Amino acid sequence: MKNPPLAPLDRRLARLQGERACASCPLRSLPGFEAGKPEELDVIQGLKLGELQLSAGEALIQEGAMDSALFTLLDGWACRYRSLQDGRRQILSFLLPGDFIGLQQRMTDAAVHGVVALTTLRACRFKRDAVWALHRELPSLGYDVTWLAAREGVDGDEHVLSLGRRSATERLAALLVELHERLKGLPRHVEQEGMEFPLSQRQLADWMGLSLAHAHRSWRQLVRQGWVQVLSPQRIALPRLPELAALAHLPWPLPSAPRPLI
Amino acid sequence: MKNPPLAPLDRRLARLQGERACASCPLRSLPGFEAGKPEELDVIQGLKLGELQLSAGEALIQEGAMDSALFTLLDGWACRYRSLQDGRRQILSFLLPGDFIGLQQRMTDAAVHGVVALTTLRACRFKRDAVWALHRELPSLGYDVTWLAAREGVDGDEHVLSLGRRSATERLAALLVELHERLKGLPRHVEQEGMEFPLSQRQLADWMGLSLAHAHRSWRQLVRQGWVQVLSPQRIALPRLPELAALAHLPWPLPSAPRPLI
DNA sequence: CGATGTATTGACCAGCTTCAAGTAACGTGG
DNA sequence: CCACGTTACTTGAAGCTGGTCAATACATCG
Repeated sequence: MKNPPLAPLDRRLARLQGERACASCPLRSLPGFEAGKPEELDVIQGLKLGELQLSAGEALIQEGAMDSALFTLLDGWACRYRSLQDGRRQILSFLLPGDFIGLQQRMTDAAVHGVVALTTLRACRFKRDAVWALHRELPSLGYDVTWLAAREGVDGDEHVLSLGRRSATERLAALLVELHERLKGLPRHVEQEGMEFPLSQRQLADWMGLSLAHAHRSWRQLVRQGWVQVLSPQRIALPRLPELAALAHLPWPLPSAPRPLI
Repeated sequence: MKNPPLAPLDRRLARLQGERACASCPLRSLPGFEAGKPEELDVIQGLKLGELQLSAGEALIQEGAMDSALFTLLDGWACRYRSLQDGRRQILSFLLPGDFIGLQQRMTDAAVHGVVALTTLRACRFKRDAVWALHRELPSLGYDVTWLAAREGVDGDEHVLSLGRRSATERLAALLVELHERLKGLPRHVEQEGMEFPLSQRQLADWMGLSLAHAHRSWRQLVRQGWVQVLSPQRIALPRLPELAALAHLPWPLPSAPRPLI
């Protein structure tokens, strides 16, 4: 995909190959995101340090690091995770384009969780004090940060509900429905019943809080019963999506609202 | 306990029996909370509608309510919870004095979780638009709200880790250690090895994501092995606290920082 | 072509749930 | 003050869900 010609201001600010100014961020024009006022974009642009690209498996934030940065995911998948001292690992959430990364880290001394790329990804990097700067410069941006933090909390609550009270297959169904809803607002990811799905069984298991073997059994069961169709190694389809949501005891349709983009 | 004499300004602002102005809030002078600048206290005071008192079992926020309010818990215990349509219930977090309540609710249409009193409690009630007002009036207060939201997210992550990767007894140990750390900064709650503990087995089970029977078995096991001593129906002791933290695979001592109070 | 990592599956076992029943504590009305 | 209903606590037995271990197949990659 070729970039459209850049305005002079944009050209000055874009320092790396393929980088773009916030005002022409491809995510911002999507219906799932708030447009953002010009003065908001100026502030955000001023906090942006540049973009970076990672391959699957590389870390954005090391678990326990002292000086982690702030990012917004532009393209690709990542996950947040925490580990127990004996090696058991739990994936806390999956991160998709538009997600703001590192908020919790800036509020504590050491990073409380790691963030690792699950696919090749591109992300925007911000100054370390960006969270405070957003509040100081423009209250509406501070509010947006709070909104994002609160929203992450709600998603975390849903995860707690899944782990605490949903069976293995219900958990998996809930994850698939949730991912579908988040992806469908993004380009390329959901097309005519086909949905990007780069997660391995290990990653599924670590999100579900189950053993690899049992996560696999639950997956096979959903496939066998026709809830999930594997189109290619990285692509699935979810026919009967509303019924799948019912299987997971999720409301349908899922509530959604445009979210701010930092 | 008798209130100290109020300054003239405080007397004018205190509208109900026993109410006090934010500037003389008993919580604020505790070491676990930030002091707050005078202009911050003025803004908070301006958003305060009054105080309310509830008995155990009464709801602060109804699950699914459309117009829930904002509170700060002054005294007593509460919990946030979510339910599946078939009645399975999951407690998301326990709320203690100083906790800000209702943040997630203001960011979505309908309340995503319920909040119910677990003991007799007193809470501060704020205007519905207080979250936005805090950001607009004073960036430092907006930052505090973000800090609180992010902190709730971190605690939620810990809960996810417990439910996903800790065994029943490890989960219970983690809860007890965490509650002890939160309570010890509050008056009356932790005294010479004795710790307030009003939770029922049902509530423990709903937090742990386990059946009542098994939550009880885990509890008995910790008591039998001497990790927990039951001093009275509402009071326990945790001898060997550091070892209990190790049992839960928690770091010791737990990291802590003074938190803002809204 | 071996080396590595992921997907897949079976056998066996353990942790946890369900069901059932009995006990203790408490509040209320007589 | 006691009878009673209600709720919380307690425990055992049986069975299901999910964990552990092991082995095979399959891919990708240097």
